[in-house]
Amino acid sequence: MLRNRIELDCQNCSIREGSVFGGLCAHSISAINGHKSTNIHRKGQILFHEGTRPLGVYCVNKGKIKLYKLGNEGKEQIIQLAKEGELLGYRSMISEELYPVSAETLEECHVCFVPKQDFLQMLSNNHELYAKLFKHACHELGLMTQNVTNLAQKTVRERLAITFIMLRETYGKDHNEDNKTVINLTREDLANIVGTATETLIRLLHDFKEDDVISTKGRKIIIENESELIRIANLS
Amino acid sequence: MLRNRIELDCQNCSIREGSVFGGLCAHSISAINGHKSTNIHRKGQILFHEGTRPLGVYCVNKGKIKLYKLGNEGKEQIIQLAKEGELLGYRSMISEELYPVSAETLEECHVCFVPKQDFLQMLSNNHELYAKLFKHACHELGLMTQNVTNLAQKTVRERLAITFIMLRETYGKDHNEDNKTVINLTREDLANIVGTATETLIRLLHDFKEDDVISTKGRKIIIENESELIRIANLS
DNA sequence: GCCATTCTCTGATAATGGTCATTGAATAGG
DNA sequence: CCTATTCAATGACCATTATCAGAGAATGGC
Repeated sequence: MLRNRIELDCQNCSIREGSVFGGLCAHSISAINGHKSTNIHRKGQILFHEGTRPLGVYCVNKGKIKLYKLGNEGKEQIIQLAKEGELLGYRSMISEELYPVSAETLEECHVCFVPKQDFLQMLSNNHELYAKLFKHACHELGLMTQNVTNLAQKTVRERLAITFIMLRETYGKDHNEDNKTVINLTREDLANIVGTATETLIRLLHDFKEDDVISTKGRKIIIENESELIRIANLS
Repeated sequence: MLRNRIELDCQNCSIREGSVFGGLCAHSISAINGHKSTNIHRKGQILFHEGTRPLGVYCVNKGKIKLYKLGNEGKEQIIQLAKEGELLGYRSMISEELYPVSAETLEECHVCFVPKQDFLQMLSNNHELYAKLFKHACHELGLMTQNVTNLAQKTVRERLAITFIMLRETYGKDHNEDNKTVINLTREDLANIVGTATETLIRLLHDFKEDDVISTKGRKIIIENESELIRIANLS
C-alpha cells in the first residue's frame, strides 16, 4: 500500500470548524492532534473493507471517498460520498460491529487516522464530542429514510436528478470558470449511486445533455441548469 | 383520538429485559416508571406524524406499529415494523429535527409515553442508557445500508423473500398450531415494505403459493418453507 | 507522445414491473 | 347476522429498465 506521511496540525486545520470537531475546546483539539497520524492515499486505495473490524476513525482532510456495499454479483452500491471534514468509521466502533461498507478514495486524499483506543479514550473524556457524534448519527438515520423512499418509489430518471442535486454538495467547490459545478466520477460509480445499470445511466446522461440540463467534457459532467434538475426530480 | 389509559409497572415489565432498557439499575427503572403514562391505541391510530416536532418517546409494550414515510403520490414507504420492546421517536429528539416518518398502529397496541423533558433529563442522569441508545442508532445505520443495497439491486421477488424472512422476527410469536409464522398485514402494507405495486405483490404471492413457500388463510399469510425463502432471496 | 487499458457509448432485445379497469371476497361495525 | 366498505385478485397492456454484444474514445503511466 503506497502512501506517504505528512504533518498536519488540528489546531490550524482549516476544515475543522465545519466538521464534527467544530466548537471543541483547545484542550480537546490538542488531544486529538496528539493521537493522529496523517496519510496521503492515492486514487483507488481502500481505507477499510466491508466485513472487517474497525481499527480507528478516519478524518478526511482533502479529497473524496466513496463508501459502498457489495451486492450479489459484486456490484457496488454507493451509500455515501465523503469529502473534506467528514469523520468515517466511528459508527461501527460504537456499535461494536464489523464495517457494513468499504471506503475507497476517488482521488488523492489526505486522511488523518486516530486509533480505536485513543479515540474511545477521547470520547470518554469528552461528552460534548460524544453528544455531537450521537446527534450526527441520528441525523444520518433520518436522511437514510428519504434515501430508501426514493429508491423504492422514484424512477431512475428522477433519482439521477436527485443525485446531481446531492452531488452539488460534494462537488460544489469543484467549479469551472462559469461557477458551474463539475463532477468527476466514472459512469459506473454514478450508476452505483443512483442504483441502476451503467448503460441506463449513460442513456439518461444523453437525454439530460439534449435538454441542456448538463454538459460533458470528457468524463466530467457540468451541471448547467439546477432548477430544471429540481423539476425533473419531482420532489414532493 | 379514542384511547384508554392503563397502569403498567416498568419494574415488572416482562418485555423490558429484551429492550434498550434491559440491564438498567432499579433506580433508573423507577425514574422511567415515574414519568411514563400508558395508553391503549386502537388499530390505525397515529402515534406521531412525519414532519412534526417530537414530544417524547414511545415504548411499545404490546402490538405492532408501522413507521413509514410518504412518497410523491402519497404512497407509503414502510421503513420499519416495530413490535413490543421497541423504543420509538428518540432519534429525532436527539438530532433535534422533525420526525422523518409517521408511526401508525397495525393492531391494538399498548404504548408507554415519556415526555421529552423527562426523557432528556433521564438521559443526562444516566450515561449507560445514553450509550445504549447511541449504540442502537449506529447498529440501525448499518442495517439501513443493507436495506438500500437490496432496494437498489435485488428484484421484487428477491425482496419479497427477504421481507418474509425479516417478518419472522416481527411476527415470530404469532404462530399457528403447526408452529408456522402467521403474518397479518394488508397486501398494500406488504407492498409498501417491499417497495412495489400492490398488484405486483399479489401476483408474486400467487407464485409463492404455487411453490408451497407460503399459504394463505383469508388475508393471513403463513410461512411454510423458510429454507426455500432463503434460496429465493439469493443472499450473498 | 504513445500505447495499453479502462471507460464510454450505442444498438438490439428481453424481461421485469407498473398502471388501469373490473370482478370477487373478506372484514368490521351496527 | 347482515351490509357497507375495504381489500384481494386477475387480465390486458405498456413503460421502464436490464442484459448482452461490440465499437469507439479517453485516460493514465511509461
